[in-house]
Amino acid sequence: MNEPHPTRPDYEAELRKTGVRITRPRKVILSILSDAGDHPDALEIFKRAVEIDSGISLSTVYRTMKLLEEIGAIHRHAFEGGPSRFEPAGEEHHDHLIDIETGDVIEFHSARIEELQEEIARELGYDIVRHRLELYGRKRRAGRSARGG
Amino acid sequence: MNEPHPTRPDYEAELRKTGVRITRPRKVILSILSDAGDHPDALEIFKRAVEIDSGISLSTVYRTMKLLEEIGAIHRHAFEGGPSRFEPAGEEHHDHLIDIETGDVIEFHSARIEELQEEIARELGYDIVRHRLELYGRKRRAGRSARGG
DNA sequence: AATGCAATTGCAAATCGTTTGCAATTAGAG
DNA sequence: CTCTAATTGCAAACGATTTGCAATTGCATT
Ligand SMILES: [Mn+2]
Ligand SMILES: [Mn+2]
Ligand SMILES: [Zn+2]
Ligand SMILES: [Zn+2]
Repeated sequence: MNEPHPTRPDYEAELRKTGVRITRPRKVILSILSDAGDHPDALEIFKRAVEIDSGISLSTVYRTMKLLEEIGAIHRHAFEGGPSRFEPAGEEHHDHLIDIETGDVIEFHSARIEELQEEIARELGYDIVRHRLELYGRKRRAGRSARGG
Repeated sequence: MNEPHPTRPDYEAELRKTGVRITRPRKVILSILSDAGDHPDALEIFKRAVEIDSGISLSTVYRTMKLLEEIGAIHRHAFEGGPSRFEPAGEEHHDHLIDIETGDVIEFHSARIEELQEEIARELGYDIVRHRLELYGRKRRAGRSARGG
């Protein structure tokens, strides 16, 4: 076995399938995406890429992100304020909690909320094509008020 | 009686209270916001303003929107794709359903979803400071599949 | 392995929404 | 009416992203 990573999508295969050339810059960017545990923006991806191959340009990062987004291989998130941030599209659907102090992104999922969204849209006569649920918050200060654990 | 509008916030009062000058451009912009039933962007507000007073500049619109946002008089929404869109802050909290075909914005509110968001954040050890819930959809095509009403 | 050409690249310049410096204007306190 | 600080319009700057273009490269073909 020689897949790029365990439980990570095989981007190169996905690309070839779409008739897209596997170039040096793309290889680098794809590997970065594959083992990104976070939600990096284009500039961050570019920095990590330069570390591997100094010849890569920011334009190519942008172009590649757009390409990957179009073929559905990654998701683009436009969180408040900053630039777009990306993540592999492999995982199940989830929404995000953004730590407004650190910028950290925490993933969560609520089947109940998803249902309610559908219900609301239906009542309004709409079909949901996509949605965006983002919670912006800060770590609760360690000061349990009630009988907290 | 001579309030600007029924059930609409009195912006001028709110501004004076903050020690801000009531200028001609501001008066115009404020009146536009007061009776905007939609969620206009800066350029749209600018166009409506020019119709009333041709001397107004787009910069002033932007500056005024920022000012109003800072004192909490309006809310800024960065819906997918387009520029920021604004609305008076008077109403109760609500979220938005955006018609991806027309750009129309429909407001809705779900107490249940709001609760669930709180619950999720709490479990993750966070306090929600603000959130964003946007549904992007299209009008359901009038073709009831099942025993629908 | 060498050829050929379309796909892809890096770079610089362009784009879009928004912000900002600055000199001219104006609100509004005295 | 005076005075000054706040506000304005304008043009130039901005940050993120996209694009035109000539040079390079992947890769299907000999
Ligand atoms: Mn995620
Ligand atoms: Mn609204
Ligand atoms: Zn969701
Ligand atoms: Zn809400």
